[in-house]
Amino acid sequence: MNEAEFLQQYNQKAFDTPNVSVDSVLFTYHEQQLKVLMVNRANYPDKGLWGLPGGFVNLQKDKTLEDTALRKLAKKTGVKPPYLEQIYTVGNDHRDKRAWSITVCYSALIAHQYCKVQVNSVNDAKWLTLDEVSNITLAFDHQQLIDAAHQRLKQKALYSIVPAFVLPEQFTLPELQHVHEVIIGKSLQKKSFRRRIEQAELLIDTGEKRGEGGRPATLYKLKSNAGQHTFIRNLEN
Amino acid sequence: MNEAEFLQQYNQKAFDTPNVSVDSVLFTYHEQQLKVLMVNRANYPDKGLWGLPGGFVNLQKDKTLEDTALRKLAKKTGVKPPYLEQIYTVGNDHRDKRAWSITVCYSALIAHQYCKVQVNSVNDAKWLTLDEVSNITLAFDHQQLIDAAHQRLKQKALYSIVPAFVLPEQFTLPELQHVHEVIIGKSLQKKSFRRRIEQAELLIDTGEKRGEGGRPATLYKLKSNAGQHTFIRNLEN
DNA sequence: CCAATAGTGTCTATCAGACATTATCTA
DNA sequence: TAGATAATGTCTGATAGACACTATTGG
Repeated sequence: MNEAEFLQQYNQKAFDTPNVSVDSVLFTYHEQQLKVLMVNRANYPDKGLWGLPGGFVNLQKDKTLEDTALRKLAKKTGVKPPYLEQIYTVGNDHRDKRAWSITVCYSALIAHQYCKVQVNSVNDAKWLTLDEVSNITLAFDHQQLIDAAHQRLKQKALYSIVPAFVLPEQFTLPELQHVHEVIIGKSLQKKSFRRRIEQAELLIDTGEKRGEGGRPATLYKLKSNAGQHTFIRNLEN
Repeated sequence: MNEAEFLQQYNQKAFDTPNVSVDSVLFTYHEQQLKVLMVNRANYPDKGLWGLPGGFVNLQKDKTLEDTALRKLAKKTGVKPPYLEQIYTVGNDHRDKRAWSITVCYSALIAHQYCKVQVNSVNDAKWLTLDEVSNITLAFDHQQLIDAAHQRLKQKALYSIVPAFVLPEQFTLPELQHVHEVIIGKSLQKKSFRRRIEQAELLIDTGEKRGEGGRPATLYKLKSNAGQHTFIRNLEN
């Protein structure tokens, strides 16, 4: 038997396979706080509980796992987030009552403005702060997935400017610093924060300014590769 | 319908699901080089090509994805590696000719001594250097998985002593430094390397020494939590 | 003694933390 | 001018890089 013959007689359903879903932790920054998009489950199991936006891989619609993540996010928000990163995959025989189940967990970042309308028009989806999330019971092991995504984002805030993706395209340095502070959970030295970003040349000065009360702050946007940059030395943690 | 009724009538095979496999990049250190355990594929597809040890999740035998990884590794090496870490998950419609396929990729580390016998007794498995691996055609996308695992290990070598798990329980500092150098691909300052390990108090001095030619080196073993420690500042890269 | 390998001393360079100071806006 | 917020100057401290030096073994 050669490979062609083998493939022809191969029956995909010869073995039991786990259920495969993709769940995403979509973060944004609003009202000085980090928030996560949560969805109220319409179906069993865990019907009525809040959980992450996600669902099963659709072999017809999705070419890749990222497609699944983006398709499910687009269904709830109407947009494609500018940052998407795989966190990790959990798979075991007890996380889902129905079957041996796997979920591939992604983390995504988006500016609140860019999907505000769509989320507000759907009453089964809403933004919750991490504190609110940890005070309610979530579906499946979604609390752990959120914690892991938050931990990863925290690390990134210490050695990259990935958190900038929760802001709109143009933002100020004080805004960005505050985002980092909220994610890390402690305040940072203004000078340290600015110095490293300036040295790494990660931002483009748009020339515009934005002021509210005091001296107007310079508006910047990210250089195209800014998300990839990692500092060799972390901020204190 | 309540949840109990829902679960009773739920048919797992109502939807097509992807195939799910787990593949592991098992690294070791031998003859001054980093090596990866490769397996010659006995079956189609890609029969006869070298690939990573791994296979499909078995819903009866495995309670978790890690169980699958360890079961497949034990089958080839007879042992359980002291370090196992998930790298990432690839899933798409073209990586496996048979079907929409997912693989969860793990990286594992083990001392060469601890599984030498078992590997040598199986003629379909052998240790290859990373250079050898990149000069042959591998099954599926296994070359990419190996590259990703190597990249991750490289990062860990810059900010942790995780690479110590490719050495036996007792090892010397010159040995450990060389392992790091091989993984990173460049030489390191002896003083820098030793200073940070001493300050972090990650090792236990066994009191024993081992010599070959010159002054004997002190034998150390890892403190139990040494694998978790991360330095706040990276070695140069 | 020499050769070889292990391990230390010490200077410099870099960069984060701390915090005072200056700059630029509105009312 | 005062108040607010943005941005900079500059000192200190921690730690990695460089490299010369000392220590301990065998022959």
